[in-house]
Amino acid sequence: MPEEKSHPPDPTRERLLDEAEKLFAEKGFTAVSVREITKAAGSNLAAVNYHFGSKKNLYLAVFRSRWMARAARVGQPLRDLAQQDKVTPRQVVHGLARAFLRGPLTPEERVLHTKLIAREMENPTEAFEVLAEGQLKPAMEQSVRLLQRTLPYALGEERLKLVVLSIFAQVLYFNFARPVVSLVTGRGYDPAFVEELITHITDFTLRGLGLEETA
Amino acid sequence: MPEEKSHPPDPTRERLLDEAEKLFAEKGFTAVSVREITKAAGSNLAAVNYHFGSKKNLYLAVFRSRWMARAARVGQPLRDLAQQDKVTPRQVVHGLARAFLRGPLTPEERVLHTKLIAREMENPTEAFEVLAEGQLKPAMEQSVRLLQRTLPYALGEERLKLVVLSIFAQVLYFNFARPVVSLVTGRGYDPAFVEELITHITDFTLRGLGLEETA
DNA sequence: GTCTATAGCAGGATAGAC
DNA sequence: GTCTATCCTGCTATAGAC
Repeated sequence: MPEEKSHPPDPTRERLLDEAEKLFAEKGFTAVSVREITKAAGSNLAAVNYHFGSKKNLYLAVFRSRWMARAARVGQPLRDLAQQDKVTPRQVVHGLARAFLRGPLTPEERVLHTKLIAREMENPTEAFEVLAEGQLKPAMEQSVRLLQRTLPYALGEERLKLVVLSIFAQVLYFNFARPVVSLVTGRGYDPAFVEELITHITDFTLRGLGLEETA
Repeated sequence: MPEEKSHPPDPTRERLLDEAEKLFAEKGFTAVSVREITKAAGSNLAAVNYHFGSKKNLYLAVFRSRWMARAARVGQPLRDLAQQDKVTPRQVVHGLARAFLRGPLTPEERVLHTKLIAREMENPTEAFEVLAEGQLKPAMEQSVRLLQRTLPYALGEERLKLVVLSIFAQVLYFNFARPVVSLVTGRGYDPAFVEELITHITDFTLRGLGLEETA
């Protein structure tokens, strides 16, 4: 392996990361072979071991350099919101829903991103720590603090955490369980439907917080 | 393979199904080997191919004979509720949350059951059809009808479906993303915490339906 | 850095004795 | 129905030429 950290942009290395991320997201770690990855990246079979040392290391590198960067983009709208003075709970919840369902990512990126998280949440590997410390915990804390600040009444830390988890649950589900959602609703994930989903999650959650009246 | 359907209870066959289900749930289809399964079942390597024809068929058999039976048990409380005359929305939502988080299954069964669904929702295989037609769609329809009937105001079919999906999303998430939930809340899944989760989902959802006041 | 070739092993599946 | 032995394919990883 050439270097341990802060790699100069080697095009082969980058393509490997790109293709590996897609494939790992789609099929999971074990279901993807190094042959498949190198073929997709148009590089040689030996390239993975040369650049990353092992298949497992490549997987971790995907999280460290690709996934984390994307997570930062997803979190940006929320950080912007945190900077503002007057923020309503609706803005927070809507911002969260929108960031994950329509936000800064392309549709393909979003599916990929969510599947990678979902897999790690279900069966944590070493990548889970990267994900948890680098993104999950900060995002959770920021969301809780932001909500706490904007709510017109006090709500315990514990309760707020559960609320934020319920928001994440929905956002994640509506992203990764698309086959089910489409089957049940008969709708595809076109822009109009996604907008309806964001509205639904926002309204549902706000009322869940006791903040808006019956539909 | 001996027969196509309605097998007499062959103990080896049963043990294979049991162990296969555990392993598939824990690691996913590709990550489990036939050798691993037969070893866990205390049977011979050739047993899987003899009894099921292939690894893939064994996976499908797990869904058809094990998973479906369990799903029926999970759905029982809801069906009982549907039989009653006077049902409140709280009963419905609480029933749903409880059925999945504390219900008829043992804790081990519940985790196993949820992981199998989650994997199929994320990456549908042939088993998805079994799951969707046999359980998911009926459960969804029943939930929607039951809620529709008990709600003190009319809510469109479309909106109700989204609400039920939001309930499923939470129930599923709090089951399969245990590592995350525990990390964030600092709580393990002891009976007290599970009870809190059920209460949270119920209250959150009822307010999401605009039915109860601020906490 | 990239390639070919291959080591070395684990995988699913099957044949055939019992 | 169960077992052993084995086939063959595909896997990760590495050695070594270029």
